[in-house]
Amino acid sequence: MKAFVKQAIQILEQNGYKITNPRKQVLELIQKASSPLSPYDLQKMLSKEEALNPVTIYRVLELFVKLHLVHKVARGGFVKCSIPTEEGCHHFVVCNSCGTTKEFAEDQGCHFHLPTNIAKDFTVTSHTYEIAGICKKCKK
Amino acid sequence: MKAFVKQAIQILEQNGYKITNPRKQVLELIQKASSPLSPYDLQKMLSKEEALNPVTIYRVLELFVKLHLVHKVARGGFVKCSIPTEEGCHHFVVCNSCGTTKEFAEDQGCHFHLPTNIAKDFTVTSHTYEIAGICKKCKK
DNA sequence: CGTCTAATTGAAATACTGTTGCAATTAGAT
DNA sequence: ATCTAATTGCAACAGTATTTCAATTAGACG
Repeated sequence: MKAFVKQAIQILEQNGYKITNPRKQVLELIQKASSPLSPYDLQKMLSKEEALNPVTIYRVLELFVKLHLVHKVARGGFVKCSIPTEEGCHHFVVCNSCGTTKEFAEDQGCHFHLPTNIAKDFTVTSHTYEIAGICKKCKK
Repeated sequence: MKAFVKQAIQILEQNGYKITNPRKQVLELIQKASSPLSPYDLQKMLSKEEALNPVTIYRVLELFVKLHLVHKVARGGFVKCSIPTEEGCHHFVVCNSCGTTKEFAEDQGCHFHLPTNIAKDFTVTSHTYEIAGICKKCKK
C-alpha cells in the first residue's frame, strides 16, 4: 500500500472514523490519479462489483476535504494532498475546448503568494493556479 | 455608459451580432461587478420587469466568452475582460465555508508564468489564481 | 468469537446547473 | 414600413449535488 493511503487511514483512525470499503476504494483511486478526479470520474473507474452509490462518493470526498486528505480544486475536481498538514498547491492547464486538465509542477517550487492585507484576515488552506486556453489537438 | 460596455457593443457590431436588450443588461451587470458572477447571480440581480430566461443568460455569456469580452473563471463565475485582446489575469480569494469570493490585484503586476514545455503546445487565453481557505467571519 | 450500537451506506426524492430543439419574437437592413 | 435572419423564450431533458431515512456494517466490548 502506498504512503498516501497508509497515512490517510491513520488520520481517519486517529479522528475516530471507520475504515470502510468505500473510503479505501476512493483513496486508492485518488492516490493513483495524476489529474483531478470528479465524483463522476471516480464512479466510472469502479468495476460493477465494487460500484459505489454516487451519494457515498460525495460524502467520502467531503470528509476527506475536511480532514485535508484531498483538496477540492477548480471545475469540481479533487486531488490528493501529499502532506495533510501543509498548504495545498495545485497548478493546472485546462483546455476550454475539450476540457482536458493536466497538472504541472513548477520547476523551482511554488512562488505564489498572497498580498499581506488579505493574509491578515484569511487562513489559507490551498491554492489553485489554472491556466486556460486551447490545446494542440483542438487548435487544428 | 462605461468604457467596457461601449467597447463590448462595438465588438458585437463589428462581428455582425445584434445589440439586444439581454446582451446590454448582462454587459451592464458584469461591468459593475467586482467579483465573478455566475449565470444564477445574474438572474437574481435582474428585477421582475427586466427578467431574462436562464437559457438566454447562458447563451449570452457563451457568446461573450467567444468574443473575449468576458472570461470564465473557476467555480462557474464570469468576469469582465478589460482588454479583449490581452490574456486575462484573475486572482481570487475564496472562503470554503461561506463561498464568498473576492478578486485581488497583485501589487507589482502579475508574475505568473507557464513552464516553457507546456507553453509550446498550448495557447493561453486566461489564467486564474484561486486562494482557498477560511475567512475572518467563518473562523469565529 | 459473537453481540451490540453508533457510524456509515444506499435508495428515493428533491433541488440546482446546464443543454438542446423548436416556435415566437425582434434588430436592423432595405 | 416591410422583410428576414438572428435571437429569445419555452419545454423538455441531462447532469450534478444535497437531504432524509431505513438498512447495513465496522469495530468496541464482553
